[in-house]
Amino acid sequence: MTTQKKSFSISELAAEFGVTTRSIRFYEDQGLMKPERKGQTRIYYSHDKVRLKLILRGKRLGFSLAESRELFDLWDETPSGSERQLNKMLETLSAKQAQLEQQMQDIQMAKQELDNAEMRCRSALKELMQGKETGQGSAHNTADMLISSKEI
Amino acid sequence: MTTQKKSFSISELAAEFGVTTRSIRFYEDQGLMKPERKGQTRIYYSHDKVRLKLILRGKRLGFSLAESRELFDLWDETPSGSERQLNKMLETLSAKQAQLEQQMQDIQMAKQELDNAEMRCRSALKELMQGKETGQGSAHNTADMLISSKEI
DNA sequence: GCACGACTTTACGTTAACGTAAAGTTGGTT
DNA sequence: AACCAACTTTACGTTAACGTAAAGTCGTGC
Repeated sequence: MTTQKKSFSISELAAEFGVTTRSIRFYEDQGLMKPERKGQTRIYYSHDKVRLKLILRGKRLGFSLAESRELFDLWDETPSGSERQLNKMLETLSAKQAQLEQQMQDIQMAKQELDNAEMRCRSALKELMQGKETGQGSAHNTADMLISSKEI
Repeated sequence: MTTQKKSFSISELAAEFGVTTRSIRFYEDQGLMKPERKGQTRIYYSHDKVRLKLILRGKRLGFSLAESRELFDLWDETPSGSERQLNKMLETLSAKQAQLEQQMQDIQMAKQELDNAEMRCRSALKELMQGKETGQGSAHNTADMLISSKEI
């Protein structure tokens, strides 16, 4: 038999994936999972593990739970992958790619600004040292430090 | 006179910086600004503009309001930039740089995963087309699509 | 027949950065 | 006096993804 029907408790799942049972129940609450029940106890199988893995991956990719649920719903709607579904999926992936690109650019700009601030900071330190030698007090303030004079 | 003492209302400031008056009052509430008062009306000068500009820049850099406030407090503590202050500032900037580096890496990985998902998606589409020709139904599901088989 | 641990539901609390509504206070104009 | 726009304070609402009790239910072991 290649078919292993081993089942898992919610705690086992939580431990394996490094999340809390609260999170798993929350995902279910948001319609992302629908485990079997034995009485009132949740019982999970390997396909539930896949689901959870997908949810967590989605989070790493910057998908909200709602977005992930949309994708799941799209897929569950009809059991086999149709052309329309695949195209919608590609569309979603592409949109997310663009979003990540934007984030990258934002971060690049932020890094640039940080570099500038650091340079101004270092030059202020240098000037401070020279001021010590010559006994001249400098009049720096936050504005001088983080905003180049021509900006304002 | 190079000294322009022009003052501004909260609305003028809001319009100039593209934020709401609510935000400006909120920043004050959080201890990031301390404008003069004429009666109960707030009155802003150019140094307040600098402050607001710094706050907004901080946000772009990924600083929380609390973090920005810490920097301001550090600076206001004593009026002129001391060596200790400059070093603390450099330290903070460096930490933020590292944080941005980490974010970049996370995004890079996410982009990689998106690329993988897209590839699997395209190959599924291709297979779907071939299936149409040969009349063979394929048995794809979300798992096949977003998780490569060896991963689980 | 009871303690125990694992599971359950219900429901309020948390964080950040404001949005938004309500209601009151000015200053200036007609 | 009346009115209006712009300002003010107070305070509750919003979002996402859970955290954190509190209190109840279940099967098992002794």
